[in-house]
Amino acid sequence: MVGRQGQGGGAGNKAGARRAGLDFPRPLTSVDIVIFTIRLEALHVLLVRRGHAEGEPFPDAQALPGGFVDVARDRDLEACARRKLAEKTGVVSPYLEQLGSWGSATRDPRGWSATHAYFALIPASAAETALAADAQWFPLYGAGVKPRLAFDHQEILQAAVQRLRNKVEYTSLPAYLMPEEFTLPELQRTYEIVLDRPLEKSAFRTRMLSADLIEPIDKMRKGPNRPAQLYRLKAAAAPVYFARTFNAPE
Amino acid sequence: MVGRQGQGGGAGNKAGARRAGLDFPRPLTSVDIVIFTIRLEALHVLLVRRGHAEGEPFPDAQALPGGFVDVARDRDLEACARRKLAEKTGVVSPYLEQLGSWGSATRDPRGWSATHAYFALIPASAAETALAADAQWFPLYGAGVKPRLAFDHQEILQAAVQRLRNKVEYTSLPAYLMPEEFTLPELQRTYEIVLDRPLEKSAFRTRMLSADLIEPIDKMRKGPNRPAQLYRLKAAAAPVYFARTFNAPE
DNA sequence: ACACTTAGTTGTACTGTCCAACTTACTTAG
DNA sequence: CTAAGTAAGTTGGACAGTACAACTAAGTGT
Repeated sequence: MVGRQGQGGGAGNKAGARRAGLDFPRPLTSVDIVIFTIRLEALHVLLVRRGHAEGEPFPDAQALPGGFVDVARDRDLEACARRKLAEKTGVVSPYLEQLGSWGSATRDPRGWSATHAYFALIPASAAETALAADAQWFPLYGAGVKPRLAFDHQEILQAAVQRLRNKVEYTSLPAYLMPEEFTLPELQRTYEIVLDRPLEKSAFRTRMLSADLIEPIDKMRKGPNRPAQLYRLKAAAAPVYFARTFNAPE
Repeated sequence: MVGRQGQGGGAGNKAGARRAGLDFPRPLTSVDIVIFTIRLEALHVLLVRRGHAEGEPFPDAQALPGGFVDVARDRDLEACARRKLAEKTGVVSPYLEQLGSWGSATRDPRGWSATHAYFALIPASAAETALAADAQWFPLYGAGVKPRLAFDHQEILQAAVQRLRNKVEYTSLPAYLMPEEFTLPELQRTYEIVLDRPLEKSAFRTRMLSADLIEPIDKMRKGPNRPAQLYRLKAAAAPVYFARTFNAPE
């Protein structure tokens, strides 16, 4: 066992003059956020265009919003993520969940780096209001443009989509993509857009209503056809886990 | 927007002489592993006793195995985790999954630090063979000793247990805690130990067998009572997602 | 031979999905 | 003004899988 460093074990460092040997190279540490919303009947991600200053890797490429942790300003990782999210979208309290971390010697040409990835869901209404100048929404599946992403951001994005779709199968996550008031068919369409697959109407209704996470409000939406009951997310709406899945035929 | 750093946007740094300004303080970066096994009919975690060299925080406390990333030896985070796992247990290829990351200005008295936490499952048979001298198994729930843990490791451990128990509800994870050959009742007991709750026998059987992840082998275990069919994990046994849960009465 | 224990099966009740057909209410075309 | 069209929401039957209890089968110890 060679070159033992600090935290791990008991061995300790030789001298001890320099505060228990913290003088070894540290990886770069960043936070990246995968921000989803639904626009134009499709799932979209927010990407930012990278700069092309000298020494900047992946100049002019698209990337997930993010950046290095600022040890002076960020109290913790989540605060860092919220700061970057607010800077790019103006949204302050969306659904925010940690996705995972990616770190290796090669993912950033500037050196060993590790990024902490988060993913956020914001409602369509908030998606356009205070967007940063260098940020832009891109559709996920479908005929949309597929920009090449910087670093390993393609892999991170992939993981985020998979996590989102997995969780949608048995939780109430898509409710965070809805405006404050919505109808059940609208909610169902959101689920269908995220899953990219039609769902069963009656099963969806019974399950949604028995899940006790949305409540009907005393209003109706006067659609072009029949009027529809409006619902709202219940106060303490932690994601709820469902039992089965609901598939539609064909 | 002040003090923009590298990766994020386009602004770039003033001078550019020092390779696009990477000369800002970086957080300490470590990897910690929550290693579970089942011993003596109870879920156990591996903890290591910290040293008491000068400048070492939490001297003599118990902690999760882990330590700083070594940018010279570790190609990526997972390799770092596997290295530390092998150092402490001798096990080389267990079930290993990323759990999440914890980072803040205060979690380590030595400065802003971020840890990447993993969790591993190893079979009982491998739990004792090549244990490091400073490592020890601790039972999780039950009357066992509850050692105070260093850093925020209590929180990380908590998260690992919750993740494990959540996943057990609808996946085949506990199979990784089993020896190569096992009987269905043994597998069920493992599930029950992890969940700390009795399960329904017949529902467990039908679901396990229809899940297509274990296969009967041509042997029987000659228990003290009836002989029981032996099973083995199927080759490419990625965790399988089940539909519902199975509860036993009372 | 007997009680005791555990592996594994069987059968009934119940819950919730899958699926199609239906009713209700509003819009638009003629 | 009426008829056709469309979307919201309900109803009912087929089916699958869990919850639960009672059962059979095969070994052990006294």
